[in-house]
Formats: sequence, structure tokens, C-alpha cells
Amino acid sequence: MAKILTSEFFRRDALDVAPDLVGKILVRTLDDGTELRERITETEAYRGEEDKGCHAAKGRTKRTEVLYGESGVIYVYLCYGVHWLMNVITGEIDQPQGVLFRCGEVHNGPGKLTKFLGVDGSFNGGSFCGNDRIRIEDDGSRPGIRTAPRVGIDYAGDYWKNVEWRFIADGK
DNA sequence: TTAGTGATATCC
DNA sequence: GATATCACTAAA
Repeated sequence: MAKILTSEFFRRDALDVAPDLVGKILVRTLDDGTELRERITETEAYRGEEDKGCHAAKGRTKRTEVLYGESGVIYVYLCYGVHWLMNVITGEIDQPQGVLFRCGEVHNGPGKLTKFLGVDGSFNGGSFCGNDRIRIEDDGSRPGIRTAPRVGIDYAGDYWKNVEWRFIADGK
């Protein structure tokens, strides 16, 4: 039986939450009641100001403000003027941690995932908990997880771009 | 491999 | 005000 993840689930270290999110199901409820489901197959952890790949590395700004917020909050960010990338905030308040939803079972690529789900900037600052438009369910499956270096952050320097904070469902 | 896209941050 | 940067995708 599927259960909806609560803020308790997210109130842990990003490095604990990210692998746990792999295999969970994103459920997006459209305005007309249609439910879109997509199993998460890949996540990445972004953790703290010391993480050069994390947006919060440059300090607390209007844009990164939500990263410092409460666990379970949605951080949606427009990348390259075209693609919405979706994250969920983890950890305690004032800890800039987050987990990026990198791809789903059907739609690979963070931009395609949000496009399919109809996620845009209006979701930024919302929450996965008690939200009637989007939530995350756990159907009890526990896929095998493998790790890999994060992608798309070449600018972050040798150490941060090679750290294995990317979590992928086994079999991909 | 390269173009396109627009919000944000960082300069004048 | 202007420019540089970017957690990407699609087209070629």
C-alpha cells in the first residue's frame, strides 16, 4: 500500500534522503483531477555552502532562500531559460540542503521530467507535504541503488564534481 | 558540437 | 543600466 512521504522523511541529511527517494513515485495531480505518475530513478544530493555544486555555495540570496527553508519544500529553478529543475529541500532549517530529481522511469532528464509533470515556477516554495497538486508516494519497493559522480557541474572543481552524490536505480 | 533561452548575480 | 553565468535539450 502506498503511503505519502511526510516532512519527517525529508528532515534528514540530503545524503540519506537522496538514495531513499530513488524508487519512490512522484504523483502530480492536474487541475482537472488527472493523476500523472512517474517513478524516480535518479537523484542527486546538493548539500551545504561548502558544496561548490550547490546553488547555496555562493551564499544566501533571494534565489537560494528556499534551500535554507523547511524540509519537504519544493525548490523549482529555471535553468538556461528553458528548463525547470525540481528539487526537494532536506535537513533542518538554515541548512542549505536539497535533492534534485534528475530523471524518472519514463522521462529521462530533469527538464523533460518537469515538462511532463507540468511543474513550473509556481511550485517554487511549495511543499510536497499536504499539497494537493504534487506529492511523493512510497509503494514499498526498494530498488538497488548505485552511485555515480554528479553531472553538469564541471565548474565546481575536481573534488566536488567527482564526489559520488548521484543515486541511480539499479538496472539502468 | 553548437544554438537557444531567460532568471539571477555581479558588475558598472 | 549591462553583461556573464548556468544543476539543459534538441537539432545537426
